Amino acid sequence: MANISDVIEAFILDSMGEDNEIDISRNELASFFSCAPSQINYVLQTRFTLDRGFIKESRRGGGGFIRITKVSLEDDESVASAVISSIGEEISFKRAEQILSRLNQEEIISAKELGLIKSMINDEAIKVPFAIKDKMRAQSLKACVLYLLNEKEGENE
Amino acid sequence: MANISDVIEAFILDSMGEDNEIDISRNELASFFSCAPSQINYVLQTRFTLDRGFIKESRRGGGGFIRITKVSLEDDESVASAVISSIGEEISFKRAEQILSRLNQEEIISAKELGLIKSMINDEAIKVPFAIKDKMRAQSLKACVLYLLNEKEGENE
DNA sequence: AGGTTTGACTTTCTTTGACCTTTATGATAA
DNA sequence: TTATCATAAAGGTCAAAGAAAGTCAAACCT
Repeated sequence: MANISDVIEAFILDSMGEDNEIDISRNELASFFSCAPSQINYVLQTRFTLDRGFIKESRRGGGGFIRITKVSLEDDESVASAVISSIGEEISFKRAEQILSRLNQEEIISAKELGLIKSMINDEAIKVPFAIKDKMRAQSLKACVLYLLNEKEGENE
Repeated sequence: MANISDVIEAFILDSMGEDNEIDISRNELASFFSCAPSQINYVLQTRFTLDRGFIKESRRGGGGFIRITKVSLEDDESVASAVISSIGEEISFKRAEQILSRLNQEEIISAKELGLIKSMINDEAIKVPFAIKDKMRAQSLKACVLYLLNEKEGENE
């Protein structure tokens, strides 16, 4: 592990500790590690991604900062039935997540199935050019929702 | 047995010692043995195979490495890795089915999960050009197998 | 023929630096 | 006193250069 990026990642994670949030100063960090400031951006872009459950905010100018927050996915309230059509031709991982967690609330899918499906439709699992990623995701999401709803139907027999 | 490949193999095995894992640097090793870097790949491909119980990971770029792990088949973690690497970069639906039903037999996944996964990785659900279909499938399959085996581990709580 | 060895070329990941945009603040003008 | 403007102090972007590892096929040995 001779690369700086990994070290910086570890440092940030460590500094975060129990709180799921930390404010860093890009320039300070960069000079601490004797690297280019943009190196910090690189670390953030490659390691502290949404996929990995991190959200970033920042402000420029005097007193600027970069805030990294680790988020545990929260579920959302919404409608019940027309899932398939609400998925549409393409869907972002985020929206998919909301729909799925709703299905979980409605007890159409279990927590484990929720996790399983998410593991299969997140950005990392769908390795196609960015342009068609959301289309692909819609495709498999619809397929599995169809399957699950079918299953559920035949359940009480 | 004066061939370099065997010498390199022995060297790696020896370096691994008690820990079942070692990180090597391809270029370093190559220059140590005064051979072409790709010679190392050759050794890895012919000697450190899954069949012989080895799993390989690697990273390119600065600080890159090749990690070789010797797996014991009792260990659940290793089952995961073994399955993952046996899936490889691409996989047909048929082979995927075989792997999945094996996992079902071993009671690592339930019948319902089996169905769910199949619904997501069959040819109809993966609507991409034929050329990359098997790659896509490999990706989601690996993602979900990892998830499931991870789940399984924390099961007895 | 079969396994080995080599090297040219490719892909992926990291590092660096030059240039850009946004924000805060303090000086200046109305 | 308030509006405005210049400047400094952040952070952002992007592309080129660098550092590994991967691939593949030709040549080389038994």
